[in-house]
Amino acid sequence: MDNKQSIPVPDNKENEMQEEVEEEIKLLPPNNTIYINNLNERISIDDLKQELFKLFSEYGSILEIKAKKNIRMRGQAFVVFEQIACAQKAIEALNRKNFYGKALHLNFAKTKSDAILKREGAYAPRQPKIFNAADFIEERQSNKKQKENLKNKESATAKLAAQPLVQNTIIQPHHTLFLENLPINSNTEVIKAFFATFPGFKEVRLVPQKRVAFVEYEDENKATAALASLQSFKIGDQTVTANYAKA
DNA sequence: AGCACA
Repeated sequence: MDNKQSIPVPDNKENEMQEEVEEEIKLLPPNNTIYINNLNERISIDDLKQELFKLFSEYGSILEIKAKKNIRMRGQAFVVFEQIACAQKAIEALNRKNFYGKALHLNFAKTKSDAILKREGAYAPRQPKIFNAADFIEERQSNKKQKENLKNKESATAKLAAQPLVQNTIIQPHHTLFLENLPINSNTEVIKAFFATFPGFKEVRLVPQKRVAFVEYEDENKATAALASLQSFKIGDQTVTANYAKA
């Protein structure tokens, strides 16, 4: 609900202008590790790592992927390649690619990853971190939140299970999303072009007469991630609503 | 915006 996204309309001049303005990012000297930022922060770290792996492993073998969700490190990730040349290829191919609704910002990392230092026998355990109260508190809070979320989830499913078998109106997560209020003339290609930018996309089934569509993803998690990234979005100037399909 | 490595 806080981030509106829109499907570019072909003959909309404003959109064309914006694309031309995209500035080049200056690359740092080559490194085994790619530093990524501008990542969609609503995606869970696990999903993020998995999808980054799928995407980047096409360009060479990956030693590891690091990502954290604390204030300082969220929205960023490190992909460590076995070979620098592969990191280079990946940057060339993937920079600015749409990923979970946002453009990947890729660069070489500023420093060597520990994994690489270890491989070179040059790894020396860093100075023990100076105690940082802010980090400490933040970590505690995010742990607490995680626990709360888990508890909420559990109690929600418990509630759901406790309900009588009368049809309930709660919409449960589903691997398919349901789109409503589509513009009269919308076509599958336009919808597909947009939803395929979210990992795990499978297909769109449009029901033109009803101006609704079903957007199918590999699994519930992928559908959830896509949905989380776009509470509302537009085709032209029409706001389309999305939710899980009913089971 | 934000370059880490439990």
